[in-house]
Amino acid sequence: MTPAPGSPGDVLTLIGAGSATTRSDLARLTGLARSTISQRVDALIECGLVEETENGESTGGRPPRQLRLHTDGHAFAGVDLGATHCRVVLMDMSGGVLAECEDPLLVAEGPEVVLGHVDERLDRLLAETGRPRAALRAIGMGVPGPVEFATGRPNNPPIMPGWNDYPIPEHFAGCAVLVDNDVNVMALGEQRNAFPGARHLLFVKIGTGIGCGIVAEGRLHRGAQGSAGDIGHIRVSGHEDAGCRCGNSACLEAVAGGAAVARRLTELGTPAETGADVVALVQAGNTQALRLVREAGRLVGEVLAGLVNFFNPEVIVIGGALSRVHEHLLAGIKETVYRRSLPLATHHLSIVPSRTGVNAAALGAGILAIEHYLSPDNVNRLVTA
Amino acid sequence: MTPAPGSPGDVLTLIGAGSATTRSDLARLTGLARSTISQRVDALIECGLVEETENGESTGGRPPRQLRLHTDGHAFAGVDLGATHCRVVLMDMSGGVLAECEDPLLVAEGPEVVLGHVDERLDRLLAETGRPRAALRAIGMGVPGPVEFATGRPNNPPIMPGWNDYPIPEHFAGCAVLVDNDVNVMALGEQRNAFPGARHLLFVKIGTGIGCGIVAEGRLHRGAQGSAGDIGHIRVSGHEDAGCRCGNSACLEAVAGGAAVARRLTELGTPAETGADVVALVQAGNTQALRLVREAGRLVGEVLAGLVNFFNPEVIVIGGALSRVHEHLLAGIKETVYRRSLPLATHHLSIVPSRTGVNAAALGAGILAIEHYLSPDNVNRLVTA
DNA sequence: GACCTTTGTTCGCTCATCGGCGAAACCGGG
DNA sequence: CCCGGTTTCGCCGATGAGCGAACAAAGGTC
Repeated sequence: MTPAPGSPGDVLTLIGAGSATTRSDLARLTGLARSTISQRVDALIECGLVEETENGESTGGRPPRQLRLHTDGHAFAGVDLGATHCRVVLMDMSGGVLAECEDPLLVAEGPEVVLGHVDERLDRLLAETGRPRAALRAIGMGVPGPVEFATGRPNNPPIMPGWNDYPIPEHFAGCAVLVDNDVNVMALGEQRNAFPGARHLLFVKIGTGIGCGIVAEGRLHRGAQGSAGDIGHIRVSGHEDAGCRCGNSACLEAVAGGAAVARRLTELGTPAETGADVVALVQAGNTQALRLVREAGRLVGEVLAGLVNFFNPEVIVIGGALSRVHEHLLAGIKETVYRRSLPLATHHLSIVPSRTGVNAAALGAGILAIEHYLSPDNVNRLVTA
Repeated sequence: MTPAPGSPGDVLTLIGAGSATTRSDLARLTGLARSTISQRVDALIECGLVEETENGESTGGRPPRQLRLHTDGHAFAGVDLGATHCRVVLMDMSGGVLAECEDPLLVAEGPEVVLGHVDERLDRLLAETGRPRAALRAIGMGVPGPVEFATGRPNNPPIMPGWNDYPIPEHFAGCAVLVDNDVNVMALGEQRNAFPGARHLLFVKIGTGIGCGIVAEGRLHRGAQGSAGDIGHIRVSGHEDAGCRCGNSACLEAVAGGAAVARRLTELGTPAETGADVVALVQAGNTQALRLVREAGRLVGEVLAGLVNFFNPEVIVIGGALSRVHEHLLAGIKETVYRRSLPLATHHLSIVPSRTGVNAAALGAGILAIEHYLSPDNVNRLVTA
């Protein structure tokens, strides 16, 4: 069942979201009596979730005591596992970054090695910030492949050999662990940080591959098998010759992904191997690279145009390695989307570059963890315990 | 705020969904005391929402009194407005059809004429079934164009001249009116009637135009501007010569819609004007028509393949005029989807013809009305009043 | 300094909910 | 046919959560 209205969890949600900073605000918003609110707040302070700061501004009467999340004593981790790197961010309850680190690490080394590394890094970051391991409440993790979110088990991930069906949460005993696809957590992070008002948002990651995180009604849409957002293998017209690693041809990823652009550039006489090489060439002013990036944008835009008609988002965020040269990429994308999508859907549509940058996935994963811990259900459990 | 757990609304939801048929069931499911449940049930009986039938089967002790929705005394209407027809269905609270009617009616005649017609038909159906007008609790309506759902106003509908921004609900005073796109209500009806277990479902309507209703997490996804699901103008590869009424070319609708197939058939020497003509030709065994329908299926399948990767539904339902020859249409669709979509997404995917047929939109609209009336919030309001 | 405004707490009161008890209803065994 | 076992359901006293009034605290205003 849904939690009761005005429960401690709801009260905390209002404080955490910044909708209410005083007891009076809470009474007004929830409709509960001031005395009841005081009880709730006392309970939340009791168990360390809320703290009182000094008096706020008077509006003519007694100045209200300000309330906010009690960030000390709780820590959350966001983990970004990429094909070749591991980024760990330690966050407080309000989403602020306490410490972070990144290391090269091959996800292909398998779960024991990689999760051991994460564990060690977590300990180090906790020590750096002077917190005991017990302060760590929840871990969010983004991984480069499909995951069954409910159980935290990767589902036949193509670039994570040895991880299939591995129960990641069991590796971190005594701590809630939420595992999701990396693009999903990036979408979540971007929506919560940069576009809290947007209920429907797409996050498109253009790196070696191309993926999409979907926020619908303010929540992540994962689909029936958790594979939603896999747009890298949607067909684009006029490129039947481009073979893809998935076995089909004319996949978006095979013509507009970082690796594909690099390969074409090589064919044209400018050696490049990865998306990063392409970015470097564009930044150095190579016009051929620039032209190809813009063309890649058009191809991505062709697919997005269809998805805009289908999904009708308010915001599309473009991220990933290639987005470092987003002026040119975005130009191609916008050109095609605004030409090929319906006016009603594009009229209020924003297409923007990612604002969270390299930390996007780790931050989003941390937010996943924090929101889980601060969900009304969980808070009610904590308070009554 | 969310309604309290175990509120009258929740209790009614459990009874309505068939999850609980006795007081004991309710106590077990809600966790409330048996005495509390009795109070709730009494209140619901008091205001005519629930009725007690005679004793059920004993399981060794006293046989429980069965509970079910009290369908008498409440009526709901589902209205399906098409470009050239108007279908009205009168339903009881459990979704059963009490009476129905259909008339040819041009939506282009404008809101006053059309809604006046609807009003008159409603009165007639109510009289037929011996119910007073006051028994009508809510009206659901599906219209052939985009609608702002919250206000029930059409939003620049291309084939509904005179309806732009017209406040449809105001025409039916004293009765809740919910207006949505016709494809959305068809999707809802199909999901609730035929696939209650499917949380993510697409309903694709292939008629003159092509549209798609989206059910995500069991609820309709309407998108930011209420234009989600407009897949008729997604580009398909290799048909740059096909101009579309929207001004672009190579739109799905312009190559695979009923009108487009008919036009091609005409070009090939077999005169046809509408999708219905095409259906008739296929049913008569015309192999050219059959081939074109199958080809249309492939084109729809190409678009759906991308949407399957993006959205990852459990079920895709194919409806609309052309689906009367669904064997051939589905063959083309499945062929392409299973070839072009990712295995993870297609493994548990069903692609099936519509089961509700010609009544789909009206039934779905009625369900929209019933679910609104039986929503926990509304029921709590009714009970306390 | 008197008075007003706003905030926060204390303290009875009320009412919803709980849980136990007994009645009702049905089954099966002696 | 009677009687204990079992399950359902209404009644009723006990309980506790939430409410609102009254009061205390803290600041502004004239």
